[in-house]
Amino acid sequence: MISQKAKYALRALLVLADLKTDSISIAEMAEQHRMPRKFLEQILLDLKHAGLVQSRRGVAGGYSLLKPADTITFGQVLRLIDGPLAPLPCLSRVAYRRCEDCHDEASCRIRRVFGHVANATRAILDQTTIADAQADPERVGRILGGIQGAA
Amino acid sequence: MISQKAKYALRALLVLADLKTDSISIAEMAEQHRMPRKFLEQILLDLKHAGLVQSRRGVAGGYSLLKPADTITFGQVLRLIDGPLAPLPCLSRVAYRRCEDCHDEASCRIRRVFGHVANATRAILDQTTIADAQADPERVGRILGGIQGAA
DNA sequence: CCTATATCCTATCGGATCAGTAGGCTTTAA
DNA sequence: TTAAAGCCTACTGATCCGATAGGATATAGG
Repeated sequence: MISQKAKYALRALLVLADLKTDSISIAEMAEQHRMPRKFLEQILLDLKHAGLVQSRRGVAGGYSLLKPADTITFGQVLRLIDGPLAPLPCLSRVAYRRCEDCHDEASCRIRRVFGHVANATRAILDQTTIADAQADPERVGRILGGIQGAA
Repeated sequence: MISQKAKYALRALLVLADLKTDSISIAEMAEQHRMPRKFLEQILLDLKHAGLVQSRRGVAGGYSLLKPADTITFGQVLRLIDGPLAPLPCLSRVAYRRCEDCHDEASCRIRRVFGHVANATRAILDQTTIADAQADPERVGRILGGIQGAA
């Protein structure tokens, strides 16, 4: 399960991508899209620190996307908010950690199975962008048809 | 990330599947495979209640598989120990729960993306059995080639 | 320059989950 | 009868989750 925080982050990015005006305040976004105001504030700050969005302070302040929506992947956002995607620490590329009870990683039969899971989810999440999700329903499906991916 | 408990459960099932004798005691399994004895005890009990393994009490007691190894899937074990596989509650088949902040599920753009992730991981985990993992390294790969699966 | 309004940032908190431990109860074989 | 095994429930310390609180800082308009 992905965290509530990650869900809010993705929703917030979609809101920013959909935006017709050039920015939106936290309060507006929180109210219009039913997210807890202060929690959303934290999340947007994280996204800002990661360089995905930008902000303006003061009276007419607010947030907008910094990176183009088609360069922000779901994988990137999830790693940022929830940490590694990998189902086992020993399968994470960004945050590799040895399973301390496993003598021989190469021959670990559990690792082998989950390696395939990790590849499949990465194939989807690292190639699907905010712009893809934003686009018409069919598009995500077509993208996934391209990669050797989901059923 | 799957829990430590689920990892132990899978390892325990592999141990039972590999078994040459007809049963093994918790203490033996714990020691030989470096798992915390009492924790393992709980886990085997869960597996027993789920009908995957059987036990004999008393002096020469111990555990053995009840179901054939090729009928126990990774998905089954993970759901048993860790709960739903789905990345969102609204995508779980066994434990569906509406995302309470989502007005229209059918048009939810986040749900759509994670639906593909859910399908991909289910395709792998619900078809890979303990026997598959137990078998030679290549076999899991071949199975996965069959389903429209992992990269 | 002052003030209203926005973001920035750190701390805190209650509840849940995780990874075990503890310990008594029951069954079984010798 | 007793030692050795599994059965079962309760507890515990640590960490994480989903927020909330509140002050600091920046900005635009009057």
